[in-house]
Amino acid sequence: MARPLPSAPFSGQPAKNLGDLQTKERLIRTAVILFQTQGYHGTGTAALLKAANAPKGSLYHHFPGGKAELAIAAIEWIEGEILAALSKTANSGKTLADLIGWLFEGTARWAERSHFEESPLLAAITSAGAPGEVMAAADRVYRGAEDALLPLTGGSRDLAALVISSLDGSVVLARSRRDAEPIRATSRELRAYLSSR
Amino acid sequence: MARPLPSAPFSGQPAKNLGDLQTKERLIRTAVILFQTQGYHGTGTAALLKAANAPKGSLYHHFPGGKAELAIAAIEWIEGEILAALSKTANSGKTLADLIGWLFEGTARWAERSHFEESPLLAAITSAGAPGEVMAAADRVYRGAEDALLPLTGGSRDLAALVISSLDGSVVLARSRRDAEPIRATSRELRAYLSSR
DNA sequence: GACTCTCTAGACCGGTCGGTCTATATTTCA
DNA sequence: TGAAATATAGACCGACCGGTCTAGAGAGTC
Repeated sequence: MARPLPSAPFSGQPAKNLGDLQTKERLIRTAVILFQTQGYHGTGTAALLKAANAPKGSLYHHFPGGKAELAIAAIEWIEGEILAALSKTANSGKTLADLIGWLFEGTARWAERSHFEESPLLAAITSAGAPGEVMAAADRVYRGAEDALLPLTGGSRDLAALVISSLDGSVVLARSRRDAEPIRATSRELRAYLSSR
Repeated sequence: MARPLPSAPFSGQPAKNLGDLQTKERLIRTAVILFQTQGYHGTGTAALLKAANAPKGSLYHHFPGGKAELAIAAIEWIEGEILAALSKTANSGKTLADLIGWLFEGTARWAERSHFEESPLLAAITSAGAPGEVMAAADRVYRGAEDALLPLTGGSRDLAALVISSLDGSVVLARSRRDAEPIRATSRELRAYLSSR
């Protein structure tokens, strides 16, 4: 199975093959892909294990808490991608408008690349309901992302909330439409705002 | 079962009881609630039928296409709510800023009322993947909502996309946080934009 | 070699999944 | 009244669900 690696919209993924990874890592990466595609409830452990080419025993060895614990690990993997991307940008002297242009365009291309089969992991998992621990993990990542944006928003939490909300929301629109235009339209409008402010 | 009726964020619901409705209507209303709470894959037909107090035969009589067809009916029910709310507002001389204030505040209260157990139906269904016909139905509703916003955005599709994206996205954030603040923060920031433009 | 610890392997469990099918009740209209 | 159409009722189906459990492979250490 030559399935590509995940798949955060804004991560520069190394082109390694899933098969080269250790079992635990392979489970996490596969979980990211499948949860982004089918959500938490839509992803069965059997399909996940088959895609990761791992037996059931390995899942419950590495993640005694089962599917929920694996989902949390997937969320934390995404957290690393998000924070790395944001801190890299924040330290490069870019403005918020630059970041938004780069973030939304990267997301638009990611959506196109996956033929609109994937949603951002956090939205895919939380918008359809998931166990409480999983929701809490997603909340932590959202808060971290908001904090990471603050230096670029001049400390405005409202603006940070608008950026995160509209990014996630625009991908949901794009997925239904099977067209990345809503992502790019939202980005244009956000940048128009920033340049007028 | 005294479950309240759905549950579009912006619909002024009559306080009728679910039990008074015909079976078909009861199935649709129940589907709206459950899909908003648990998503498409997370909602089983057995639980749905129990909540609607209907036997399995009735589901497949009224919706020969099964769960997917029922989901489409639920989406179309929501479509009616959305378009009614938007057209009522558009005809009342309100500005876009007025609409956003009313829409986001109504959504924030709805989220609080459900204790953050519900997501907007379209986002809950589409962000986690659903059968193609269901996605297509959601797309039609999103397009209709965008069109309905155009008179208020001065014809700007970009601005309409931003409003819809950020509304849906902010509820996803709020649900993870179990706090409506992201919805209100996004609304404030959007209105700040509109007043500066 | 023998013991330990880590990890892989998959059979197996009860429960639930979406869907089909037949039987019966209710309504409509001739 | 009686036939036809509509809708309710739920038993039943094979497939799959998440999770448990036992067995053994493999590496590291004495």
